Amino acid sequence: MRELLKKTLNFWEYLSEYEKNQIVSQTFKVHYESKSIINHGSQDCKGLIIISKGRARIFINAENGSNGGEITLYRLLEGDVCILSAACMMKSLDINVSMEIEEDTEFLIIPKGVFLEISNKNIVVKNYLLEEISEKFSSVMWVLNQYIFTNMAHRLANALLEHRALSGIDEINITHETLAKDLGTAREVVTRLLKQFQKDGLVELSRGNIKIIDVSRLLSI
Amino acid sequence: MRELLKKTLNFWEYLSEYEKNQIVSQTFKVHYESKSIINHGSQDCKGLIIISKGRARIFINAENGSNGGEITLYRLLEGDVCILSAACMMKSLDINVSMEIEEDTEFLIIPKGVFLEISNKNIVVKNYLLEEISEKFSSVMWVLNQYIFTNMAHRLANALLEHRALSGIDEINITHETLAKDLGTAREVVTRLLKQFQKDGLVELSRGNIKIIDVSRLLSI
DNA sequence: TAAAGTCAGTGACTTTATCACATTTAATTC
DNA sequence: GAATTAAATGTGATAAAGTCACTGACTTTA
Repeated sequence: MRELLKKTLNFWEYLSEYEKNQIVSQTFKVHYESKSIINHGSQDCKGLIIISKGRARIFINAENGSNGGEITLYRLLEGDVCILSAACMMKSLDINVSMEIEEDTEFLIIPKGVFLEISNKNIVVKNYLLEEISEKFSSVMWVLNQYIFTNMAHRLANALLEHRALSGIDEINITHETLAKDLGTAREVVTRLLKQFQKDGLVELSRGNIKIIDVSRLLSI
Repeated sequence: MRELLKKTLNFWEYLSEYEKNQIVSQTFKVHYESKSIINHGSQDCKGLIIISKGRARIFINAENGSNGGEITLYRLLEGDVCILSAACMMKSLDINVSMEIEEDTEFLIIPKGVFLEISNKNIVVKNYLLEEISEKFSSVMWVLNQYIFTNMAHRLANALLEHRALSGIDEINITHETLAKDLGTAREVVTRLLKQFQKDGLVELSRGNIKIIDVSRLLSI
């Protein structure tokens, strides 16, 4: 656990022995199964969450909850920190920021009290928070920018190429539904666009799977 | 100037005499006329900008610049701080964050060097930055949320009511073009919706002016 | 192997965006 | 003050995207 914290928290070296011990002794593990949904509102700022294993998707969705329109803001991988929970932003605003666990995932949670005490004394920790928030802010700005100024076909093509880059192979295992939620659109829209891509020879489709055929033409959409 | 800084910067009391003097002696004023556009990229992080008088609109626009599609993120009023310039975020990302001066405006600029030095030593200042960024982050999340999950009529009605609340009177002096830029849509869309609102007896329209007639029905759209 | 669940495909329709103009109203210049 | 210019608004046609209501096809589980 100590090793994990040391590896993950880039301010670790700047903590006093006392602070390190405080964190190590108070931090606890929580395990979540794939497909769990954690609503940020309900979770209510338990502390600083570190993803020690697995993958999570941070998204927002329509409050009325009717159909389930949603859009992915960013993903957290191993070693990432859930900054929204730490900063406790959006407290007054009624925006539903939620987290979906995409693989079996383990959190390390540094309790609110412990973390607050340290971060209020140690400027390096505060600085870390600032950097993390700025990074997520940038991500969200990017999503907003893309959503408003770019057409769906282009965004879908980009999403496919991103997934390709991530896995390193041309076969992407993903459903239309998931892509739709990432892009903030409806599944039908994704289906239709993918059909068109297939007709144009850019991809090949099968259930739960998309095979990238023509990267350069996807890039130029 | 000292008084202004004291009033605006809520961490002022926590600064040492030396730090206060540093700021007072180095801070300079800049004046901008209404309708000036300041591109954040070009301005390149001169320092912490404080609006000492006037009003500015922070927005993003399509990079290709073709027609001029844009959306307002938030506005800065007297006493507000331009945090994007301070944090120098979006540096790597090619998002055009720009500022439009809406009334004759005066900036106080604390030079980058001075501010950085103080903020790196003083945790209260760092904390201030964190709070400011979180607040703007919330605003942008709200814009994203509204843009994705809410229909235009509803958003337009909200925008009208906001302007009403701001000025305190039922007559709003604003063009369809400005509303369109705020909402991230096209002017024609605003025109058509407003026409419908007028037909339904919610507003009365004249050139550059919208008169709110039925607040409760606007609220319920 | 039957039932239930997940994933994908499709038509009809609505809303919003885009393009290309025409018209009206205010401001400026002569 | 009339003429010119500029800004603001209006409108139709078309395209893109979102919504609704299904159908069918493949997979898993009982």
